[in-house]
Formats: sequence, C-alpha cells, structure tokens
Amino acid sequence: MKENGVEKCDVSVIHNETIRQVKNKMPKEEKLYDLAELFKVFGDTTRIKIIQVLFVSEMCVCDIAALLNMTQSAISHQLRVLKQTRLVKYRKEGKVVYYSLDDDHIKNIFDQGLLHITER
Amino acid sequence: MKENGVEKCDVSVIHNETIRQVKNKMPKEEKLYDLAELFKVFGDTTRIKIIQVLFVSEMCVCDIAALLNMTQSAISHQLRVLKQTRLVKYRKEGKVVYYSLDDDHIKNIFDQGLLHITER
DNA sequence: ACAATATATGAACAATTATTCATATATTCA
DNA sequence: TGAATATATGAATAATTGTTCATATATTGT
Repeated sequence: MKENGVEKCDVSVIHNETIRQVKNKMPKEEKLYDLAELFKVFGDTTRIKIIQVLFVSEMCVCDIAALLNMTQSAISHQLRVLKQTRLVKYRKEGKVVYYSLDDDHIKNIFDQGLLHITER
Repeated sequence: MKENGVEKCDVSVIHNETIRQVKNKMPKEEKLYDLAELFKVFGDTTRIKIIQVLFVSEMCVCDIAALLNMTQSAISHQLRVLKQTRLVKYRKEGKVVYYSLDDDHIKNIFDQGLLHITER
C-alpha cells in the first residue's frame, strides 16, 4: 500500500491527512539536526554541572575545575563545546578567562527536564 | 589556597559565599545524572523525528518507520529507549502497537530548544 | 496447525565522544 | 628576558551508542 509517497504497512490506518500534517509540521531536516546537536550538549554530566555552576555566578576555568573536582583540561575541552553551541560566553582579564551563561532558554529547558525526571 | 574544602587556583576571586551557593543550589549528583540521561535521549535525530511525528498523532511502529524512511528494527530499538525514559507510552491492538507521547514537558523543552537554535 | 504479518531483541560493527597526558600559547611579574 | 601561571589544544585511548542483520515472539485469519 502506498499513499502520498509513503510506503505503509498492511494494517496501517494512517490517514492522508495525518501524513500531510506530519510533513507540514515537521521542522526541516537541518533544524532537527541542530536541535539534536543542542540536546547532545546537554546530555553530558560534566557539561550539565558546568552550566549549573554558571547559574550561580560567572567563573574562571580553574575555579570551575576546582568546584567540580576535575582537571583543568577536561573542563576546558567541555567549555569549548559549550562555546561552540553559544551556550556560554567569556571575557578575558589578563591570563584569566571568565565564563558565563549566554542563553536565556537554558534555565527553562533545565527546569522542564527536572520536572520530567522528578515526577512519578 | 584552600577554602571550604575546594582547592582554588592562585588568581581565584571566588567567594566563600559563592561556593556555598553552588553547593546549595546544585541538584544532587544522581539527579544531574538522570537529567543528562534525559537530554541524551533527545540528542539523536531519529528519536527527535519520532517525537515530532507523535506530536501530530498516535501511530504504529511500521507507519513511523515508513514516514521516517527507516527500518522497523531501527525504529523499534529507539522506541524502546523512549519507553524506558517514560517519554512515550503504547497500547496494543492485536498485533499492532500504537505509540504516543507520555509527557507534557516534551513540547516545552523542544520549543525552548528550537528558540535557541533559531535565534541569531 | 500453518502461513503471514507486526513488533521486539540480541549480537556485531562502525562511528562518536569524554578524559587523560603532553605540550603549546598567552600573560604577568620579577 | 625568564619563571610562573591560566588556559587551550592535539593525539591516544576507552567507553558508549545507532544501525543492521538475523531471528524470536505474538497475533490473526484460513
């Protein structure tokens, strides 16, 4: 059975209208890829911890490392990822680099995430 | 330099008050792990697409596979992941299994995520 | 009971990724 | 200029993970 260019299984009760809706409402492939990339960034404990710390205050690399009890290198690598995704920004003061959050949505996303895992 | 059990670097200007705040506000290790696990689930294009499809309508496995142009096996594997994270639920009707979304927060999380990648 | 069909699942493989280690770069201060 | 320090980064390694393939399970109709 084939409708609307979609090969359907025998029992399928999916309507043409539904297929149309899916194709209309589904964000573009590239957008979905970017969205996945964003969530991938949140999908790591170290990066989540860094963000949690930055919720409290701007902070330099070595203090983040100290607070999270991890090596400076590991933190630096992850900060690069956060920088590339435009989730953190930084300012340099001499040899010290201070990082802070660069996105208003992060808190909302985290809160909703926490809601999900907290319930039940 | 050591304050509050945190080994700080020489230039650190981090205050005891900040350290206290971080330790107070930071969710428990286990909670952060679960949060990362949740975002990891969102961090895959296939799973994101499945969720997008289910935003429109409940759907059986083979129709999801057809719509996304992927094998039934691949979809089934990913649905298991979504099931385990309690993001989708299912009902069985004969040999057909219908999946649907099982979380009110997903839409919010996605919308915030899309906001982030859309801006700038 | 048998054939057909929908879904689930285990094993294998390829690809991705987080951390570590070594080292490079940049800045300050003596 | 040289030593000390903060940060960044490349390479290597170990661990995780998504898809495929083969196959198992469950259900329906004949």
